[in-house]
Amino acid sequence: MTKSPPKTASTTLEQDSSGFPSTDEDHARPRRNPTRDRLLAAAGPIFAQSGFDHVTVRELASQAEVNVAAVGYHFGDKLGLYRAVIESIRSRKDRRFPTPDNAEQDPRKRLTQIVSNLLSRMASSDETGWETQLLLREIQRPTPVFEHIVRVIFRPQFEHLIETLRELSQSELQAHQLEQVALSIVGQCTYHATGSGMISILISPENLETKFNTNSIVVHIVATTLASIQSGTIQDYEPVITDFLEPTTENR
Amino acid sequence: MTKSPPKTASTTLEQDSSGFPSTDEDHARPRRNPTRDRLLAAAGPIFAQSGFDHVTVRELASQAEVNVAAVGYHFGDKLGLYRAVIESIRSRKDRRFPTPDNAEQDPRKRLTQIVSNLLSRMASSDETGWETQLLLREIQRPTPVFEHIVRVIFRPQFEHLIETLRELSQSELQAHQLEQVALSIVGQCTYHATGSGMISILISPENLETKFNTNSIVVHIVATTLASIQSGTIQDYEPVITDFLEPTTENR
DNA sequence: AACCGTTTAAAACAATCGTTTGAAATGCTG
DNA sequence: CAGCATTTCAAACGATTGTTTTAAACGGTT
Repeated sequence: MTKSPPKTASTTLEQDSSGFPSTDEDHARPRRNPTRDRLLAAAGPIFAQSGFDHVTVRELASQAEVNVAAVGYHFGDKLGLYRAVIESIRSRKDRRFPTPDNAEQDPRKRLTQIVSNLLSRMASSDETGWETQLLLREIQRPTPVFEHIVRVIFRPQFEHLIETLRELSQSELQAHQLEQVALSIVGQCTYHATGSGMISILISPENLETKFNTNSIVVHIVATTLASIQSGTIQDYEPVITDFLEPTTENR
Repeated sequence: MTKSPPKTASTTLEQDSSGFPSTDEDHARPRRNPTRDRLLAAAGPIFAQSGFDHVTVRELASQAEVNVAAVGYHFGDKLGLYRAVIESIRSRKDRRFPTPDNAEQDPRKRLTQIVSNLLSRMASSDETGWETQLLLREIQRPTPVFEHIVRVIFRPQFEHLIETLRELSQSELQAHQLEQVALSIVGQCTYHATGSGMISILISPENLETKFNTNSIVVHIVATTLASIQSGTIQDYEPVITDFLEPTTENR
């Protein structure tokens, strides 16, 4: 009863009106030093690298150079800080890409840009790198905010990708086929990000450097995608493969 | 000094000559009840479901109905038990598929079987289901046995997949292109297994049931793969996409 | 039965986790 | 400066972790 933190936890994820320098006062000094902001800024990359469970509040506080009790005071608990990080990601994304339609272009080029953005943001650990890695961790091991993330962050990008594929296919593919192609693209990008440790072992070092850099992978994914949505290809192969799966006469 | 467990931990993963009912004395009673075997049998699915870190030795002991000290006595420590589980997976796999060549078939059908096996084993939680899920967890969050697993378990299957793709491409694709196609297949299968939570949210329930079951996904992956390794397709698209990538400033 | 190495069992160990406490420091209003 | 709410801090709390301890129970041999 004696303490009165500015924001209690356990409230559902709601629009955080305050808490960020909302684009005005952009001359934000690196010296301004509120404990809450330093904690929030330090928590993102740490959560992204180790995942929610493996991050300790002492590590967060130590990295932000604040006291361990600060997380409880400003965010309620560890999950509250995590929610604030997610909210900061969404807020920043909405500000950078207010509407996902950078339309009026060659759809093939737009697809290439989508894949390139996805892969390059997954690869490195620059400003936006940890954000994508944090979202990837949510897919691998969902936390209580998973569903919110999917609906607010993933779904718009997913539908943007499907719209691009729809233009490319010239309405020859059904809706579920477009979804399957989109999931194939996302799946390949995700795998190259999460499975990089295995790829490094399976692929020879010389090929790894020259043929499996980000650009080469982008080219391969886009090329195979364009080939697969060529008019008639999927429709031609589907019955044959279905026959392989459902042995009509042979195999018992 | 007072205790002398049969096998100490911290030794590198080596061939485990004993510890398994090596196919002789196959009449193994379900009643025979050595603590070590019960612990080993119970640990596999538990590790697969929760991952190494999130599993507690008390949970393992409780599920196997043995004392918590048994894991330390029989396996040295928690990681030793995990190593034993991995070794049991490899041993069982080698016995079931002594050599991965069930050759002399239509390579397209063999590819379909590979993808179908991969996906169906990732999906359900039957006998072999937890094994694949455990291996998937190693990719997502490697443990100290990760490299051993890749070399002993993943690499043979990966090369078998590449060999099948080589026959399909009729030597028109270079080695690194075959590797890229193989990784695309594995990536899509992996994504459909790990990302099922997100897919359930993104895809409408009716399509999820009819168009995104295991067989439909197998058909889609194989169809797009066959389309992409069609003669000339990748080679035709590559220069175009490369041109999309290079002239753009690519965000600063 | 007596011996002895092997295995099991309950309890305790030290370390670390997220969270809380209560007082000290700080900032602001009057 | 006084007064008061806000914020920070070191310390400790209770719970849980992997591992170890110590003694009792077991199993076979002499």
